Amino acid sequence: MQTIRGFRDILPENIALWQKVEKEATRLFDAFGFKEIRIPVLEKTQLFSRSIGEATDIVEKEMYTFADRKGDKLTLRPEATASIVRSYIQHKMYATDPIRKFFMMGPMFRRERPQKGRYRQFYQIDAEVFGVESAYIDSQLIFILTELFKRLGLTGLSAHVNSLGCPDCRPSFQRALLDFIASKKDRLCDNCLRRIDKNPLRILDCKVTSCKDVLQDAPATLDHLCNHCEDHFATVKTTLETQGVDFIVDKSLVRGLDYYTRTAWEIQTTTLGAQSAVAGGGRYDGLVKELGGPQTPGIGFAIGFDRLVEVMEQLDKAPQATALDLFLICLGDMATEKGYHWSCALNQNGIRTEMDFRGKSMKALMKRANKLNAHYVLIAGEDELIQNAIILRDMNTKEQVSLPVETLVPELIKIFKK
RNA sequence: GUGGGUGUAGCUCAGUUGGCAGAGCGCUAGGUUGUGGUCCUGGAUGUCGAGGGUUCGAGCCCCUUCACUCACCCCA
Repeated sequence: MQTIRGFRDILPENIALWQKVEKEATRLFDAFGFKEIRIPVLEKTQLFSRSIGEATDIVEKEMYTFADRKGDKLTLRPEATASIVRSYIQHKMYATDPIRKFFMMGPMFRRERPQKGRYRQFYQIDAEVFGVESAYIDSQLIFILTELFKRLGLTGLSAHVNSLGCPDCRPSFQRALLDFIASKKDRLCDNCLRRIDKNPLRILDCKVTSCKDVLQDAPATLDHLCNHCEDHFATVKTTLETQGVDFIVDKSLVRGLDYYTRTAWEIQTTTLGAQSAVAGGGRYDGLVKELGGPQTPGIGFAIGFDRLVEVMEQLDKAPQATALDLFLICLGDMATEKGYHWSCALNQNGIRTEMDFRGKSMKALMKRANKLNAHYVLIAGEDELIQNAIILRDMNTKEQVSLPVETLVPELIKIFKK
């Protein structure tokens, strides 16, 4: 038996980095006023097809979709935004507070061919803000991302930023793009030809070199922004500059989900091969209404947790394994019984204590204490019990002191609480 | 979905023209009747990814399949 393709175990020896990221992210979100939300892993398929877009790769070929016993079409969530928007509408959160900020962490599912930094079950750290149209929140989200990555010690990242316009300016851009392409259709790949009808914007994102060549001088959304979008993007840029956040304006950044409007961004790394996006986000001012809520601006980002961890591993940012405070060596039945109660009492007081009940030799137990990286070893055999002098050995200095049985546990607690 | 590479001990990997399944690390026991890391000696551990075929004989050759991996694609 083994895990199914693209799914994997994250083992205890690798968990430290995950916890470090979780802790830093939670601390940061808390400081910026984000509240944690937990959403289901399974939703009605319709939720994703309507929000992400019928013509996107995610919906067309990557979702885990199946019929349950009653025949309802269900899908394992391929991303978090749709569910959070659904929850926001379902619980009429707009009615209790005009501004809501959420974050969540958890698994997402997409049936792609696995690759470095790409799994079928992968984890995202996600943040969403509802009810703020101001460009300051766009800058702030990008700032939060760069701040988190800075705290985690990441280097070699770059922020790519673009504006995709809004329903007011997009039609004129789309016309310009289609006019531009009209005479060059024979040089575009099949995928792009398909996109002309379904979602022309996506053509800009094509990675095929021949298409890239053709699109070298293609019109950009940036050149067709309406005044509102123009001002909005200008504020985003100047705010980031003032904050000292490095970014690149990337007019070919389109993003693969249809709901994005105005600001879109990606944080890219050079250390993961083809999987360059470590985080991505954007504004989606039409999505809440599209899914049946009131007109509400929205914006959010997702971090690829697995990728983040892999980058950190490559940069050697793993925290040190925690050492054991005390290892108990008890020789003989009587000492073992006493030792059991001592170790539990120490554990209750938060002291990392372990003992081995397998009846091994002194030497084997010392070796184990060493392997567990124990700071101290307590040695209790028949002799020590008779003489009422339990030995405490400092494994680094090799110094040994004797402690009486009656005050042993409080004495040890005193030592370790220092 | 398409293409390339790789699957041998827990891990990293050797394995010659087809001829007894190997090393290092790790694990374990001992050297030291009760004191770790270094050192020395011994021991255990294999569905050679799986299934089939060729052959007196297959880790090695052939077919099928699965997994991993990298790239395309897409995205986080």
